[in-house]
Amino acid sequence: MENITIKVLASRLNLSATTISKALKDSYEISEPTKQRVRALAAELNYTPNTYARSLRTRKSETIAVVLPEIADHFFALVINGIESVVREMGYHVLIYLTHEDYEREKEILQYIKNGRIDGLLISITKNTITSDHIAQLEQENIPVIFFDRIIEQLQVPKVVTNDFESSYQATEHLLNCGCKKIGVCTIFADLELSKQRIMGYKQALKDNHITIDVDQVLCCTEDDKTYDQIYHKLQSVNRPDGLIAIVDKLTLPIYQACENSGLRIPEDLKVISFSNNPSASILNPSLTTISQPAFLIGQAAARLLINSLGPKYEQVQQDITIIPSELIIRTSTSLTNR
Amino acid sequence: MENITIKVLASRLNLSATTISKALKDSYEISEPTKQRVRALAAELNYTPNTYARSLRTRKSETIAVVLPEIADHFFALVINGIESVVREMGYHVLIYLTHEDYEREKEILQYIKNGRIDGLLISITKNTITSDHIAQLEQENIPVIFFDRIIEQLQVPKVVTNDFESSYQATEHLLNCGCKKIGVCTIFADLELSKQRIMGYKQALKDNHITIDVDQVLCCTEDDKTYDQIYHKLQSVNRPDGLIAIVDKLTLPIYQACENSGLRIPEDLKVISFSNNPSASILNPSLTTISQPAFLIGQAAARLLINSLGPKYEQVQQDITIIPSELIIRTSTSLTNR
DNA sequence: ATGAAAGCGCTAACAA
DNA sequence: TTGTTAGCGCTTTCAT
Repeated sequence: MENITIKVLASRLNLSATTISKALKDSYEISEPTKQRVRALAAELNYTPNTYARSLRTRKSETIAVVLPEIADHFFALVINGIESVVREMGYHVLIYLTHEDYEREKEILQYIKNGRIDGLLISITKNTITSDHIAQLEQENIPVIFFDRIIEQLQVPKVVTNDFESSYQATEHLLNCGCKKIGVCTIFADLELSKQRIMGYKQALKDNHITIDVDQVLCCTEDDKTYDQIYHKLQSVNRPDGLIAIVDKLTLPIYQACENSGLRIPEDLKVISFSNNPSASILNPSLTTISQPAFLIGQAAARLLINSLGPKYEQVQQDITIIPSELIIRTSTSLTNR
Repeated sequence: MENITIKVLASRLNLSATTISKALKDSYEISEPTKQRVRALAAELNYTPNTYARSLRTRKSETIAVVLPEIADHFFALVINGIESVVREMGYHVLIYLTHEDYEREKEILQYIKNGRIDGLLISITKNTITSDHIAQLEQENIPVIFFDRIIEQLQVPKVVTNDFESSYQATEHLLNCGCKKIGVCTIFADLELSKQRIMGYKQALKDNHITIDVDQVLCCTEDDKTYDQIYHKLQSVNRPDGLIAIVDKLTLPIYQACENSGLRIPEDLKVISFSNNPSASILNPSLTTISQPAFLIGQAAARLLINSLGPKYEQVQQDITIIPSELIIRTSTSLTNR
């Protein structure tokens, strides 16, 4: 089957390729009748321009990349929905790359992404990302980069996050209001900025309420396959908390299971709050108090920032960090109980 | 900053562009010393080939598209993981397009995807997709298409699905074994093949067990915003089921909520099974018996089929449909109760 | 209002 | 083993 190119249209209409090209872009240089003939034939033959030829010429691909750790995570899935909602209107295409928390893989991806394949990048780093050279390199190639959720603080790149510090602070105060005396916090990301912020918010809330911070109550489960054991062990110990904040949704499952298996009742023996966007939070046993992150909005904001920076160059004066607040949704897992 | 192209390398090394090109592909035509010089300089200057120039020339983009209804759905997210696991090794890139169950949008996407941007397509259709012309058109452009999960039966295109009929049959028998006398089934997809298959499996199981099929027990919630009400109403009615199979995970939430709000106890008053890949099934109240679909494997199988069909042409003799079985995971929502 | 010519960066056929 | 030439399909001067 013959490939329909601009040349084909041109020869069929006895026009030049140039004229076709201009007509299809509705250029003012072309007469209305000509435009109509061109459009008619293009439609008839179902012409679509060859992306690569165009991109080669214009140095624009109308494609962005989203690099993130995981997609089977409601938070990230919603972020992608947000990104897609913006990007689709602008006619951009989205390449997705998953790092699976593998830092080397992240570097690899950025390496073979920087060849002109994309116009811009949205990225949420792995929990192991320790340098930023691979990202800075993209900027050098004039590929704009926007961080979302998992950022590198030091890098001079626009970032979109939620109010990690404040929402954690708020969660801690909520637990205090529920009568918790010994509040713990649990994370699986030792080094991510968001984790640090959330732990800082927790500590600050304790401090402001004149409660001594017990480092023993900050549980850091860095190895996936030991997460459950660590939590179980912690909940069995003498120094077990009576309130627990999970920094990330992935901890919900092991926490609930550990309680189940050790006979601890939620919320009677342990009150739980988790950062989570999982819709099933409301039908867990018991229903889970969550800090619901504005995932969709984060995606939208990041995508908008990126697309703006793709337009007329050098308007990079946008504020460096965009903060969209999370929402505390109170459910049964932090219900008041008479003890 | 100067753009590093093959020409730059060529002039720096006093070689021709052709030689560089061949050297970088490790062609047998080029001498080892030359190759080394080329590689060294390429590495030093951090050369990466321009994708678009290459694609324009070779008519290969090393990119596939995945078109699906939704990403914030654990099943689809896992499918994407499966796809990515295969595609990454082969050095392919993945464009993601979400239809949000919008048939028109699906057509649009396929329209502007068929311009050479992609080498192949993996698709799971919307619940409203009624024709297949837009898909057949891609095939005409020599873009291979593979269906996964949500297929169009009639189309002569490779498909990857789970054993919808059998797993539903099995679920129904499980409910019968649990003592259910009046089993219902609930779907939100009237027309999807998978929905039909699952309902047929359910009916066949009843038939084989000499139970009269009551069409009233097939609940079809086609309008999103009425789903909850329909379910609630059904569970309130005189003819309410004592066992219920949810064709899709999205129904879990409204079913649980309807039971909660109407005072029906699971599993005492109603036993529930849902097609679901949601990890939180085990910590729901009560934990949910699920039919767990092999989402990751489906993604892998589909991706492999696609990539194979991208290689040497015309080996299209692969079997038309690949069926990967689901697994019934029995939990508390179908526990035996003494009534 | 239309067209000729050049070239984006690469690769493939063909020479040398 | 290396180089010359041409051209993928498009857009962009710059003429006409």
